[in-house]
Amino acid sequence: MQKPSLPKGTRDFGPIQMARRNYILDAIKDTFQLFGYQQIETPAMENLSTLTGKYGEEGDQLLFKILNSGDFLKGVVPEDVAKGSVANLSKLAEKGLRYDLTVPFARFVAMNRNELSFPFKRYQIQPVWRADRPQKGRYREFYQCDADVVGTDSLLCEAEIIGMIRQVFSKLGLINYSIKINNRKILTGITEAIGAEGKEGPLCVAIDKLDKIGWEKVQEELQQRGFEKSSLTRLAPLVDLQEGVKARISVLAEFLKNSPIGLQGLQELEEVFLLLEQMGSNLDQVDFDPMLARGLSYYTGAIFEVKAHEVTIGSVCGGGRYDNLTGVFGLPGVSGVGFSFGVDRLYDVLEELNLFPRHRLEGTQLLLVHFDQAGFGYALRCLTVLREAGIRAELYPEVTKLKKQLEYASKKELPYVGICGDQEIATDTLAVKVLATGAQESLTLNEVIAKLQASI
RNA sequence: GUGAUUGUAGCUCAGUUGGUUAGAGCGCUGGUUUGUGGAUCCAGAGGUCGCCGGUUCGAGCCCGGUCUUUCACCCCA
Repeated sequence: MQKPSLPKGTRDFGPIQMARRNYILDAIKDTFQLFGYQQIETPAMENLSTLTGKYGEEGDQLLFKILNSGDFLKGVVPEDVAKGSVANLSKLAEKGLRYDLTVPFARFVAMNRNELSFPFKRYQIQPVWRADRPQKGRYREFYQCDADVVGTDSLLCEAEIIGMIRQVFSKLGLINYSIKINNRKILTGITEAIGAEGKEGPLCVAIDKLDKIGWEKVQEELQQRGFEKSSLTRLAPLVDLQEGVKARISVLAEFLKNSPIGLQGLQELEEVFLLLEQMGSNLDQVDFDPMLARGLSYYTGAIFEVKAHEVTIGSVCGGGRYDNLTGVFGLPGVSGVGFSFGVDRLYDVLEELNLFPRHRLEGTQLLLVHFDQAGFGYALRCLTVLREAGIRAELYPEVTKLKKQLEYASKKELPYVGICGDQEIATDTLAVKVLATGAQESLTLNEVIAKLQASI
């Protein structure tokens, strides 16, 4: 006998977990649809050429590759072996599992450019796979819920993304979180203003640790990463920014006054806030963080990230605008902006904060129980009638002690049990018992149906 | 990818300097109750101590490897 096990970083989802996952997914789906997004799906596997080179060097290493079928060593000659596995990859594997939903979407748009009408708003909820080292909140297989718009530069999309995030979180009862927003152009502007052009990456990695290790240590780290002393001095005004979007914008306006690109980014950001204001949005959880950096490999405009407070888990949502993602697939000049919820992390957050409602929405409403063959036969007839009336009913499938049948109902937390004994057969009724209270009454089938339909 | 960490019954965990037959609580099964679940009480089942190898008269405990879990870095949902 072999011991059953799962691949590293993967999980099963049992009935309770699925109910909860669907609760999250429904909130997200409803919101996407409300904002006019249409659903698509793409294959789990893509050609490796579609995936490689899109996520930076690190990303390429995290791709799961699929060994060619048949004789996968066919094209490899002995001399190739010495060159190592990376050099031979193209001969061994031509497909890979998708790493995110954005790149497959870009491929989809490029391939279907003539059928789609732009701007095209799509959402997509599917698993993705990354050969990362698993941790809490980090899995090798996990679901992303993406919504993207391609084919328009309008900043309304950015504003609506914030609207959707707020709506989903509010549906899930999650209050204590912050939506951080920034613009890639502002980051570029900042590096220009401090004389460290092109070093956005290391700058943000170090600054991000400000809360943890303090300004002194961050300066040390920045120096190690090759920043000049003069750059650090010029950076100082951004370290201790006061709260409030408007205040921060005016500080940045001064800071970036000699950087046209930085000012453009700032202006885009202001417009997003202006649109939100016109939509009458509440901006309580929205924060402008000029040091927020994500996915530097392809974002070119707005950048978003959402973190839940009181929980030590990475971001639950992220996204941004990319000017030319479909360019590599031969469709230049199409701008896109999108974002993604991480259901698996949202699940962990809701669980840790105890925010899942106690619901058993899709469960059986009534279990028919019996004492003997005669009761079983009577229950069969009742079962059909109840189901035809739309009552979610089941029949205990074995003739056994009543105790066992009631325990079954109790464990499944079913609300009602219908007892089918000789008395019930004689009077053409069911003894309907409410499991929670133990109360019991004799009802005809029609009365049962009316009662259960009313209780929905 | 780098450095740590975890693994004993279905679950949560004890297990002394290496020493006879590896324990508890919860859960599970049966009974107490032949037309009534949850509570009480009684009884029972269930473990190749993650796996492989080594040291030893003797390994759950020590050593090496491997898988898994979790954490920091990196990156990210």
